[in-house]
Amino acid sequence: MAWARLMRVSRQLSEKVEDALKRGDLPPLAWYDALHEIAAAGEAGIRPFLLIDRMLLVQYNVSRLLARLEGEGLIEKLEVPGDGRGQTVRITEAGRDLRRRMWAVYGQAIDGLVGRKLGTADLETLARLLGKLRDPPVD
Amino acid sequence: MAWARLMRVSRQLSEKVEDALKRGDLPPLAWYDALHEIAAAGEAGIRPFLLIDRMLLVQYNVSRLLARLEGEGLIEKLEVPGDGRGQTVRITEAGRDLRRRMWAVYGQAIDGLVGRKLGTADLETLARLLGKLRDPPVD
DNA sequence: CGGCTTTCGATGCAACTGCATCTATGTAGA
DNA sequence: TCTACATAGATGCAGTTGCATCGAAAGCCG
Repeated sequence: MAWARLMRVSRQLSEKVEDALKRGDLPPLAWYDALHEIAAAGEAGIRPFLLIDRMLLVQYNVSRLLARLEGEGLIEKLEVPGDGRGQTVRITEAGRDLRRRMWAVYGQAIDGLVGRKLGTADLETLARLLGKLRDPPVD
Repeated sequence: MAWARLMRVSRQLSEKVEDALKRGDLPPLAWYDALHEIAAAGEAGIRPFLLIDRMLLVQYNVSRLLARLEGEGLIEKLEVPGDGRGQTVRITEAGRDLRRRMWAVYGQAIDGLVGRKLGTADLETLARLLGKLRDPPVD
């Protein structure tokens, strides 16, 4: 029961968020996640292989997502001084701007879909229970 | 917090289930869901458009999924007496067999990923909270 | 140094998805 | 009946993902 509901609800909710973004002529949620992580790394930027774990994506999807973001001028790729293989990706001003515009839609969608449906205590309980299902678990 | 965790945990878990199925040389989870719904309809079969809502898929994905299942001999398509547009899909013996073999892996994965991580009370609470997020909500 | 293995990231190809549209049948209203 | 619209399902095309593999740069070890 809990399993089935978890699968259905999560799909239903992320679909609604994607729809909201589409209605606002904005790119998919994955772009937001990436811009969020990259923005959090600041001016120093972040190594793509670190994004693999943080975004729960496989290597080739990160590679391609970053290629698209770069193509749109949302991030820039920089050489890494000590390592000729790697690169560092850093958010651009256009990237920060898009992230802000996406958050305006995304944040509001989350609020409507979750924040207004559960009280503070329920939200905390839900987060705690889900934490136990995480790998590694968080208590 | 709850939102982010819901997104991450659900993706992480369904990925693990898909991995388990792959390791067993079994098709993706969506095939199980479809076979499950179709099997539940029994000998009478079920109309594809009913699967759209039940599986949270869009029309063309149902159409193609059913085409694949039929191609593998897991279901059969029957004409509908009173309606020349539509069809009825019914599970075959091969379909029932595959569903059983998938469940052996799937069910065990669910148990390991969820059943053994939360007690009965927690599972019930989780299901209840998720129910409130559903559309339409279930209390 | 010289070969062997590992790590970082990109990519060719096949399968799958999203989007729009199509065909065919059914329904309703003038 | 004839026309307009609605519903069931399929499909062409472009974009995306999965899978395997590649190339290039490090790291390791005799």
